[in-house]
Amino acid sequence: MPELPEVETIRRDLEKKIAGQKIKSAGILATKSVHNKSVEFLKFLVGNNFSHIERRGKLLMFALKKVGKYAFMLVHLKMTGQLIYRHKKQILAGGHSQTAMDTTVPNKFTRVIFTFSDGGQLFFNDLRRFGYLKLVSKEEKEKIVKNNFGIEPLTPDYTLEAFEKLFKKRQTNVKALLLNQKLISGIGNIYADEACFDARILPFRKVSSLTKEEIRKLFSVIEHVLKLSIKHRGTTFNNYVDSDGNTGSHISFLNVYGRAGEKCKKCKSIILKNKHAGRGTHYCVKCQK
DNA sequence: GTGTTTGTTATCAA
DNA sequence: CTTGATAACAAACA
Repeated sequence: MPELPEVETIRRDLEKKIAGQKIKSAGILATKSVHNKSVEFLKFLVGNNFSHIERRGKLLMFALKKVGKYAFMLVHLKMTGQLIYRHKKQILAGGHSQTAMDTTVPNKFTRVIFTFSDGGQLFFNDLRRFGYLKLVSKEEKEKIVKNNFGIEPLTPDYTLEAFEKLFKKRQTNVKALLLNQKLISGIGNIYADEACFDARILPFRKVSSLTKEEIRKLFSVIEHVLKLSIKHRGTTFNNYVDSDGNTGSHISFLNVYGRAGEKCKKCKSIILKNKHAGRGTHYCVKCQK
C-alpha cells in the first residue's frame, strides 16, 4: 500500500540510481502490467534514458531524455507494486523466490525488467497486477495530472485556504474526503486514519460538522505525519519495500492503523475498527471526537 | 469455501 | 454537470 511517503522515498532513491543511465535492454514478463503495445513500449525505451523522476500523489512520472511520441513513463504501484534496483554486482541468480517480500529479483512477481548500460537493473514487481507502466506524451501527462489530482501536500499548493475550501458545501465524511485523490492527493488508508487520530477527529464525521479549528488541526497533522513517515522511509505493512528492497520503519509509529483490538498509545482504550468509505477504518473513541 | 486486504475506476443514483 | 455511494478488479492469506 504505497502512499505518498512510500512513493516519495522510492522516487528520491531511484532518481539517484538511474538518472541519465542508458537503457540497454528491457523485457516485459506480463503484458497486462504495461499499458502500451509491448513492441512499441520496448522500442521507445531501449536506447533512451530517464532524465529525472517526478511524482504527483502516488503516481511516479519518469521523464524521458529523448522525447518523441512519448515524453514520460508513468508508473503506478497501486497496492502491491515494487520498484527494486540492483547494481551489477548485486544481481544474483534469482527466479526462485516464492513470496512477495523476498526481494531477490527477478522473482515470480517480476513483471518488467530494465537493464542499463552500466549493468544495473530495475525490476517492476507486482503480486496483484493492479499497478502499471505507461508511456504518455507531454500533453497526456499534463492532462492526467490536471484531471486526477487535487492539492498536493508538501508543496506550496498546500495552503490552509485551499484545504478549507474542500470542506465547503460537501456532504461526505472526513475519511472519504481524505481518500479522494481529486481533492487532496497522496493520502491512502494508512495516513487517512493516522491523520484523523492525530487531529482527534472521528473519521466518519461529516465534513460539514468540523469546526474551523478542527480543519486547521487536520491540515497541520497531515503535513506532519507525511513528513515524519518519509523520515522513517515509509510504512511497511504488507508489501512495500524501497528501491533497495528494504522495509520502511514508520509502522512502529502508527497510532491506529492495523492496531484494532490493541490499546491506544495515548489513553489505553481499545482501538476500534469499522468499515467507512468502503475501507477498514481504525480509531480511538476516547481520543477522537 | 469465505472473508479480508486496498488504489482506483466504473456504474448508478440523486 | 456535480456529488456521492457502492461494486468491481486481483491474488494471497487466515
